[in-house]
Amino acid sequence: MRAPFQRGSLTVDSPAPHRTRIQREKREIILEAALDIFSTHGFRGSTIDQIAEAAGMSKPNLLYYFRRKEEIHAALMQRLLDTWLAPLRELDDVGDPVTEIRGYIRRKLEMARDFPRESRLFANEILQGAPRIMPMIEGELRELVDEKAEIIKGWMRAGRIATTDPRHLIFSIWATTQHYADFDVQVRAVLGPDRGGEGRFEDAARFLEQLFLNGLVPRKA
Amino acid sequence: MRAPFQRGSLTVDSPAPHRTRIQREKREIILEAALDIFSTHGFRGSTIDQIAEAAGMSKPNLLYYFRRKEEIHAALMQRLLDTWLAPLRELDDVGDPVTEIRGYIRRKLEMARDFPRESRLFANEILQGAPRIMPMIEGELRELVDEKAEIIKGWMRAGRIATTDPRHLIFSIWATTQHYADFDVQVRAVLGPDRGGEGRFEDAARFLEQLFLNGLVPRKA
DNA sequence: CAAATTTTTGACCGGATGGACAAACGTTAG
DNA sequence: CTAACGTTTGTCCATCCGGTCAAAAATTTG
Repeated sequence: MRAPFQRGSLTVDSPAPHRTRIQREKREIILEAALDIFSTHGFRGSTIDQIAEAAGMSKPNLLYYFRRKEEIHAALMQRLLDTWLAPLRELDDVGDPVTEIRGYIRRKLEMARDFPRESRLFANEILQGAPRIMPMIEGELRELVDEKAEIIKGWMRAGRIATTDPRHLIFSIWATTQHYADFDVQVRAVLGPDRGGEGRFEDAARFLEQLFLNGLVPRKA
Repeated sequence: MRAPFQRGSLTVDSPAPHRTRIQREKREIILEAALDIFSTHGFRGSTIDQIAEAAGMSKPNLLYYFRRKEEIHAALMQRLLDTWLAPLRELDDVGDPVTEIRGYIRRKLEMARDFPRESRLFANEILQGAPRIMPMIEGELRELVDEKAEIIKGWMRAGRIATTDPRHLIFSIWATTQHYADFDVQVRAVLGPDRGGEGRFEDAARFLEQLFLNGLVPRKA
């Protein structure tokens, strides 16, 4: 029987499809393999055959679990965005603003370190004009940023951090942290074998804290 | 006669090939079209047919000027890197460090504004592991960064700017400025129609200057 | 002008790729 | 055990894509 359980899309929730144990396991294996492939070759640069091989199954078998290439990608993106926005969701207006922002930077940098494939998958998608996830960018993402920008603005009005553009602040945190995942080869090549080892994330963390809190102009004691 | 003039590679200089006027013009048109296509679809996601159509010629005609797809891409990358590194090359240790760094940020941001396709082309290449330009990253780019990192270190030792990691400083400037080209769709979507207009680059410039010079913790007057 | 050379094009090729399908194989519930 | 259902595979197909080729058209040169 042809598997009739794939009805989901990125924007519409479908009733929970009935899935056997094998289906759940195999879909997981496929998504894991697809993350590897898509994140390094992009959508068009990846082939179903590659993903199937990485998942240890035949192409028709893979196509039994996901009927089209785009369905794999969509499933990946859907799952990705929750993980991706989690660090920003945690940004809270109870507690010290500086601690909150420092914590957000740290969490984002940890994500770049621990989930570089996810970061690159996302970057690939945006770079090419976000053809498959535009609705989520304009919806969920934008609303979350609006909400958090308000919190940051509150801190600025209260004089607890310097007054500046909260949205561009968020962009700069995204940019600097994701850089260590997306441009990893370049970072490692430039740092060289000695500086570019595993310690580079701690160096980055120290640098970014200094940058975001105090900038480059020395403070007078 | 088959055009025998493409012998160049990314790492080896070949003797200046003889080119007719038509060859120079058409190659220019092709590279312009290819920049459009490659920068939005990536290397594998772009087809020779697409580029040929964008350049207003037939596929075999295009292949008369560039014998393979990779040759177009290589020509583009070769030209790109000079432009790309120019702003950093200008960073000089005569003059005020703060002015120099501010100038570098401004120049990089202007490049993101005026040459977004070049930025995306570069990002695409690095994202996928820099398969075609690794030698340049490990060579020319790394050496330039080493050289400029020394200059910055000198400023730090002299107490003229805060002491921190000069290479990560360069990364953060790259990341924050290129973000406005590479993630442009996201930036515009998040800022919305009002904030996301042409003024967004001035807003970004103001924000980045504040960030890099003073950070977020308010200075005591 | 005519010969030589450069440019352009239509037709074609082989391999890769996304996807369909039916038949074979496994598993499980009655 | 066996019927029903879920899973896997080999084979096949149409399309796309990078690239070739020979010949026509245009341009340059003597």
